[in-house]
Amino acid sequence: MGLTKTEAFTDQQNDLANLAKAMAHPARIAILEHLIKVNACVCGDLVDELPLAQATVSQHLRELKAAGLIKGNIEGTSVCYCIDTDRWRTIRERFLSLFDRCCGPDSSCC
Amino acid sequence: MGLTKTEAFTDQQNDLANLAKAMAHPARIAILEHLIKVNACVCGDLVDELPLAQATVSQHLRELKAAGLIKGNIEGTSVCYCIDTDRWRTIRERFLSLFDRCCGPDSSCC
DNA sequence: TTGTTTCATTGCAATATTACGATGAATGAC
DNA sequence: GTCATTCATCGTAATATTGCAATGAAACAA
Repeated sequence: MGLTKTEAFTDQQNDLANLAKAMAHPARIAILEHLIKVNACVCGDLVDELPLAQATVSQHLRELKAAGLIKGNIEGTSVCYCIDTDRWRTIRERFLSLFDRCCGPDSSCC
Repeated sequence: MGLTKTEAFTDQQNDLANLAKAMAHPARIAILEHLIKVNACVCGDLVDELPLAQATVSQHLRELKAAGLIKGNIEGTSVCYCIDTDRWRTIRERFLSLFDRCCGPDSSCC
């Protein structure tokens, strides 16, 4: 079906899954890494950084923006993107709250 | 096309994207949370915990296993699943190494 | 005005994912 | 041996994702 039964899960489960989905593509990881590296707004050269067509990059940027990982603001004729630092910290905590709930040195599975 | 250009990105970018993809579904988040909660091997009752058919749950378990997040070992007539604790810590670090590369209190984007 | 640049959006084709019924393989009970 | 239980796999239908060419929309230069 290709249709996720989102209504059958909690909001928190769906939220974390959506955040993971936003990061579930190497191009989007590459975009995030580039934005982090330059540590500033990036206007325009993202298409040059990636081995993808302009339309495809724009689509990935829209998904990252929809997930709240990045912000974009118009600057004259170009658009500048950067990490949404406030949300970034929140998202980091969302992932950590799952990772840290498990597997201390004493956990004895299987 | 639906075909990701994996060859155009680094192994590390593809690896992290694949880990994120494994977590990019609320059912798989729910499975991980349940395995964490009981902190032990779970044999059989996973299907009862989820609002999905047995075949669907099995498919999700296979993806989590392929990504290395969980382990499964046969125990008589049933199969037991649990978090792969060693890999879990490694995966945690992979995510943190991205999250912690950005956005200290002084970062001044946009 | 016309042209240029920059990015978003549309439309499409190829592939991937999700879900489930049906079936299969393996184990244990009897 | 038969039968039930448990889980994996196959096949299939519905939907989602990925990628790109083509086209728009907005800002600026001349």
